[in-house]
Amino acid sequence: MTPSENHPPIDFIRTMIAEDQDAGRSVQRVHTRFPPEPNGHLHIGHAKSICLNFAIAQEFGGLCNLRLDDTNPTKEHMDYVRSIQEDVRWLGFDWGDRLYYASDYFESLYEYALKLIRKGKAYVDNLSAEELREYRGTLTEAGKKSPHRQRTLEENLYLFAKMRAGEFEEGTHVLRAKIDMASPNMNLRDPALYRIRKATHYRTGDAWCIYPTYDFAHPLSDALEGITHSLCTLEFEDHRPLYDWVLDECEVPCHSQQIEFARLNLAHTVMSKRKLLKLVEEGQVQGWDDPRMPTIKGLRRRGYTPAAIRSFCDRVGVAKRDSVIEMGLLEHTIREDLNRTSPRVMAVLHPVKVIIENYPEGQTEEVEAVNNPEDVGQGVRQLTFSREIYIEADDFREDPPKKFFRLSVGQEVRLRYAYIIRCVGVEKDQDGTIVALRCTFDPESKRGGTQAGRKVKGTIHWVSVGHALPTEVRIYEPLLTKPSALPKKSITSEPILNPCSLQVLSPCWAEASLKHASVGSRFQFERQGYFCLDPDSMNQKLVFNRTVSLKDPWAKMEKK
RNA sequence: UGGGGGAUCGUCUAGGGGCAAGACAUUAGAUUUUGAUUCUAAGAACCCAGGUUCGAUUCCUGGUCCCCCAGCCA
Repeated sequence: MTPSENHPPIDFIRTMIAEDQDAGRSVQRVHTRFPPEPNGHLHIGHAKSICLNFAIAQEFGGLCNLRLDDTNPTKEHMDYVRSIQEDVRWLGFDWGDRLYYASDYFESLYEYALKLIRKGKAYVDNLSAEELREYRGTLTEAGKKSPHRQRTLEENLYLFAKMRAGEFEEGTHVLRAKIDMASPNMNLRDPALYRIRKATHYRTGDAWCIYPTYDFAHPLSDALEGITHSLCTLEFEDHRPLYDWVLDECEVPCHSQQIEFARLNLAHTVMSKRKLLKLVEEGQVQGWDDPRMPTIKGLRRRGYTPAAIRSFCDRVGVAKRDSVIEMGLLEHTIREDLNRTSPRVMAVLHPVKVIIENYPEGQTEEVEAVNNPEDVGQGVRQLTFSREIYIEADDFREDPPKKFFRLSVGQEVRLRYAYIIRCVGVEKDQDGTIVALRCTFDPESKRGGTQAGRKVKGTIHWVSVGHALPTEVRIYEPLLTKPSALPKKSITSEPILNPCSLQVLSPCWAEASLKHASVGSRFQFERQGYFCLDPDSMNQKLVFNRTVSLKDPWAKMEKK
């Protein structure tokens, strides 16, 4: 548990609910819901909503439902329903037995529609889509009343029944609310309540050919489930009068309060389903679970933990202002979690061979390494040391710059958990590229030796050439080269895809203890970052995803 | 141009008529067999203009800028 999980920050929504309770305005217990449409995979933006809804319910001693808002048969699929459940559960939330579908309410919704017709509050219109648009008016001009607005109740009932019976073609008829064609709020200019869709619904099959719209189904679904606080994003703000209209006119006993908050935007990535789908379809990424994707599945494969994502969602806060969160915050929360929990191992990503001249050929020895200095309970393990090892190419310089604490000819470094070595020579091939480094070691410098406490400037990681495991390592960079920004802004100035968002390193060499690591397990590769074993791993070859690098002030300094 | 929202450190988020707080990021230092972690410190903000007031970032008035709405998507 991170501190932020113990004390989720107080935001305007929580304040509002608490004040309502104090004022005795809400006698019912708090009941929220997370209502995704099953037309795609969940992403980090959904995580914000999930955390908000479930956490608020929990904090106020209430409940949170999972509801699939499946009112549009042309886009939805059972695969997505499964995926959504899996992701919400993985994030650590439990909806108990309260898994609901808007499609389960189709019959009740139909009854409410009849009620509206009987009250003279809804009518069947057979204007074409194009005519409807013309009649609606513009932002600055009032709309015109449809010539069909004054049909009799009988006529409306008759036509609506025919709509349901499938006697009309798609797009020819629609049930509209009778509100106000001159309203300055476009949503109130007789919005559609039902439309004809001759498509098979993934759950109700062909039982229906008319489907309720969001504006009709959502408030009633909330009411049917006894939702008290219907949290949604800012773009629904001017739907609220319609939300309230539907509940008032349908005379439901439960009238939930709709509260809007700003959706999450993350810099250097995209969040809209449309753009994510485009990345997948164009093959810019491998799929919805590509570790570069901001989807829950992508983050999971990348190595993110549910706790880190929850902590992130707590830290971004909830407000009404459009905002773009920096990646740095997400990276901070995963480092914070993994630092505490993940075992340390050594792996060399850019190998350079080191030959220790005064270490006997054929000899090996075990050295003890701490699994996690942040958690001594994780114990120790043995590493094999030998005459030939790999070290990181970055850890050697022929012309070391100032403040370079690592290896160069004539200089010493400590090998983590092992000896201090001194570089005495460089072996190169005809092209002048380094083939191996010749070193000597100080036999007394190991832990327990007389020189164990001797200080040298740097300590570097290593693996034994004869014992290390061949490994592929995938390094990820942001999908976009620019922070981009608010979602729709980037439609005009198309975001620039980072051509280097994936870098594959192979062969890398990992310590032998990783041999039996299971897919999905996370490690800190000492001095490098946090890595997660990818499902692509084979017996012969491990594949690791870099979740996030360690902070590296030296690399930063070098760039300058 | 109609309506609905919004504007506080680089980025998020608090606050509220009298000291502008926290987190991330940044910078400096200490500790360190990870240039990590940890610790300490520093710099860094109230959209603009008037008004009310002893005092305005907060209240009032008028601007400016940004976001959303003209789907039979959600």
